[in-house]
Amino acid sequence: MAKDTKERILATALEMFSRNGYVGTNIRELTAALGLVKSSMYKHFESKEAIWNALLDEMIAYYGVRFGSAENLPPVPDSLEGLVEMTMRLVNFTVHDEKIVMTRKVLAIEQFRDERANMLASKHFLTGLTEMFTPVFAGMMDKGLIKRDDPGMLAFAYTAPISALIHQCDREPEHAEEAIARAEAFSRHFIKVYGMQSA
Amino acid sequence: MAKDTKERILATALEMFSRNGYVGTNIRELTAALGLVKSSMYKHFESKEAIWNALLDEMIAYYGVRFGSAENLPPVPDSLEGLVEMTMRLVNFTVHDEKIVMTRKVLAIEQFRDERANMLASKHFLTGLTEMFTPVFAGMMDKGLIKRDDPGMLAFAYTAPISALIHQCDREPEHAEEAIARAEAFSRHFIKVYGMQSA
DNA sequence: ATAATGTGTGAACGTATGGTCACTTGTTTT
DNA sequence: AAAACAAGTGACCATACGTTCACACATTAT
Repeated sequence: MAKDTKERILATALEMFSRNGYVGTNIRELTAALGLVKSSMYKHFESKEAIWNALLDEMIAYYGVRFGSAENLPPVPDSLEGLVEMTMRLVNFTVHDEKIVMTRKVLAIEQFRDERANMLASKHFLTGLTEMFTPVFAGMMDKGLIKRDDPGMLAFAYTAPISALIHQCDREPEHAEEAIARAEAFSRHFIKVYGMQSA
Repeated sequence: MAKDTKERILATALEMFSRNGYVGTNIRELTAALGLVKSSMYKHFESKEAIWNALLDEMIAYYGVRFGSAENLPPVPDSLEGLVEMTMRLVNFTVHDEKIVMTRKVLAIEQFRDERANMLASKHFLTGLTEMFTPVFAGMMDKGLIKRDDPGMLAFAYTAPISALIHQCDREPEHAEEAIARAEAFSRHFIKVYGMQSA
């Protein structure tokens, strides 16, 4: 077929790995889903593990772009309501973007078997969001929107519950809207507690 | 051997499933770890899946005892410091009890492949701790230790970050003490924010 | 035009896996 | 003592899996 077969293999692998894990996925099914025969895969990857490694390379690169680069640091909101809006935009995006959802699932499944998955899981599930919001809260303190405090601690207290609800969406997509509503309720609770009454 | 072979199979299965997942575990290895030969397993379980189901039954029963029964509801602390102490006791226990650690790992790995694992994962990772702490916070409000607010929301805001740090211990046991210290720091931050200044 | 390269195929391979079965041995029941 | 049962064994089976390879057929390079 076309030259994009390699990418299609990766896309299908991500999908299958996120459902059945690495060991639970076999190359017959994977290639059959692309209208190919299993031996064809070996024209694009030298082994099943090579697919896995390429997939992780992709995840790491993508994570670097989304969370690591300075351009993608979210702007500091001008109001407490702005924080809620920004948060909900981010939650809605991360919960509905299929590729990101599948990435989180794969990391959850493989985090104890693969070192790089373990590292990425820590970032996705804990440090990523926190580091993203630390400068946001620092900025909001400078603007007098939020009581002065340790911005890293605030970011952690804010993002960990949000992250837990994002996970819940991955687990029960049929109740995603409910979890998203809880995220918004939590965000509003948070600004009520930490926000300056003047804002 | 003895009559406890069935339980030893379950214990070893939990250990192997928590490392390599259900599909990644094979009966040869499992029985060999017990000094048996694979066919012996079938004297105790009718299939590999039967082990999995028995293990889940056990997990569900144990969860019911630990989180579901009224006797195990934690007492309402008499001081803010008491909340920190109670929390750290719970964190230390749940992080160092090998069986509970392995249970969480298995649930993380299998949550997208097995319905019951999915349900249990939701409880272990989200609702369990929250429901445990909701009456605690309600009681602390009654005692005038904490500002009156929605106890369920407070419990969620309190337990989600703690839960995230427990996960981090599962992922990187070599940095467990650091994560536990962060849990304590968060707990103190929390009582500073939500506690009555008089307490 | 020809060679080289990239992409896909089908058959075959060695191995690992879950599962079965007839058999042995030790313990319990009768 | 005999029968019944529980627990463990080794040989065997069918299947599924990752991988290899000789081959076919385009497209591209020379």
